[in-house]
Amino acid sequence: MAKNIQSLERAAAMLRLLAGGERRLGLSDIASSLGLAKATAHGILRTLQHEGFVEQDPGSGRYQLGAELLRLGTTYLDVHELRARALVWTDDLARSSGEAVYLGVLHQHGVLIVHHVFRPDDSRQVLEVGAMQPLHSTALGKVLAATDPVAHAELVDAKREPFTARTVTELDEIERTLDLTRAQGYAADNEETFEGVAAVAAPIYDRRRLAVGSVGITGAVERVCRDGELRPELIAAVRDTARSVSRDLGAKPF
Amino acid sequence: MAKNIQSLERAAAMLRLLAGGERRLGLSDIASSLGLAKATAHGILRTLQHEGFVEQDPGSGRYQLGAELLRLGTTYLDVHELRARALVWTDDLARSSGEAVYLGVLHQHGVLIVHHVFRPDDSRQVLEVGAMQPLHSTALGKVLAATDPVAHAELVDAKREPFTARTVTELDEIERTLDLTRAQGYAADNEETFEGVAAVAAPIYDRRRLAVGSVGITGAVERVCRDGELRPELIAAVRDTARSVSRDLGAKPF
DNA sequence: GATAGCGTTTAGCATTGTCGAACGCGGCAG
DNA sequence: CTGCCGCGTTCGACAATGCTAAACGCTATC
Repeated sequence: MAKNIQSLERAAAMLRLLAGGERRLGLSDIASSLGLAKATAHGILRTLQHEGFVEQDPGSGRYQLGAELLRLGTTYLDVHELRARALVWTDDLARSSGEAVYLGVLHQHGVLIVHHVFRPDDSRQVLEVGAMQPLHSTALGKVLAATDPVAHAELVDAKREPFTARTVTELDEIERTLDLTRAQGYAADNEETFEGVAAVAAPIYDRRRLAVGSVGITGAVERVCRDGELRPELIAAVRDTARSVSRDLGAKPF
Repeated sequence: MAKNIQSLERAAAMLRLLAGGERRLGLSDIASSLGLAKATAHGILRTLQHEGFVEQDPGSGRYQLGAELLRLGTTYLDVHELRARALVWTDDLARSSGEAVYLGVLHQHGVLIVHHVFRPDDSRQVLEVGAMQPLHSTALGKVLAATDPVAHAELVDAKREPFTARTVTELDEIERTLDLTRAQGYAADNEETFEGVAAVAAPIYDRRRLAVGSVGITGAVERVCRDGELRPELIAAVRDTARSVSRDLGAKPF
């Protein structure tokens, strides 16, 4: 195990702490939360502030995340190859399915949304790019857990929180669902994450035939399902989109 | 001048370098660009990778920005008070004006877009949240430079690039425009940044009556202007929105 | 107007990150 | 096939670097 730079690890921990706590945090809170001396925490925060990664409220002296993170995070999206290739196809999927489209990749213990196309009606919707979804209850997450060994390991290790009465948290049952996902090439989320919301997703492969992400649609169960089952034409549309993106990434269809 | 943590400054410089270069960068490029020994650069990159701030392409070994930046950058938006307060009003402004709405704050040498409402038609538009705009040529930037002393200083120091034939780069003339902006309470961008694109913006104040950002609309000059001048009803709508948001932030109307 | 808590600064020690050199590996040319 | 060059990575020793603990000024509170 190679040793990592201590001050950087501490700085990263601070940023994650600031991201977690809803409100701004004071220096003493930060220092005690991480078990550091106040002066140590102060030195790191001062540098982070100078670089734009954290900001300090002039009135209260409290700290919060800084604007430079937004700029760099957006740049990450600009360079993201999977997202760039998926842009065209996801628009078409949203139009043909009439539902919101999500594109996600594995990040830490969940799915990071890297692209989101609004449902094509005039309702007010909030952009969820940059948000995280759990692996065990969402369609995007199940697809990744079924096709990416790293994602699967994360799912096994993670604590699987029940969000609704339908959420499956037992490992045995999840494994059976993942087997099914591998067999049929897509996964579903039937009110397992939000009441009244269902989703379908399919895996995206790169040229080495490794899963690099998943696409899917999410919508009200009344529209997405019929007789308690997902509408077959929506499943087909999602799988077609996933195949098209995979082909764009260089994956050969066997 | 207090001293900052060296390794953190170097790590931040690396992230900015990776954000600037369009493509992935190799270790040797990074080390020589920053004037560091390869081993030093490697130690920092290894830690940044472990924390999710950079990723390494398994094939080429090159480095690029990591997903954690997107997650943290989005969290920054979630906590952003100005943005939260502006959400409702900007939707209304987009609807009443029929144009795209932008909300920006000062960041480093330019305006960072923290919110963007699409023009309410079905045309394909790309979200510009997280992007930067220059201070000297845009409506959002001029408003900030006219109302925020820090932004003004940044404008004076910055190199003012000419984007179109109409871009004003001479300091004297810009200062006169800023005086006018302060006097009338809004600023315009008449094809000074993009050919055929015009914009109006107005300042947003907080409870201490300090400028904290600017809102504005941007659109094709044929729609936004009439007889070479901005349509008065659009100027009024933008100023109303800025006042509403300021009031939400606690600014008293004198 | 004393107190308690905050963020900040200071000084000295030793831990920590840095550096130059060497390593293993892959691609490329001879 | 073999030698070479470039890459990313590891190693070990030095001292510069960032850490710790204690003291400082400040504001808000009772």
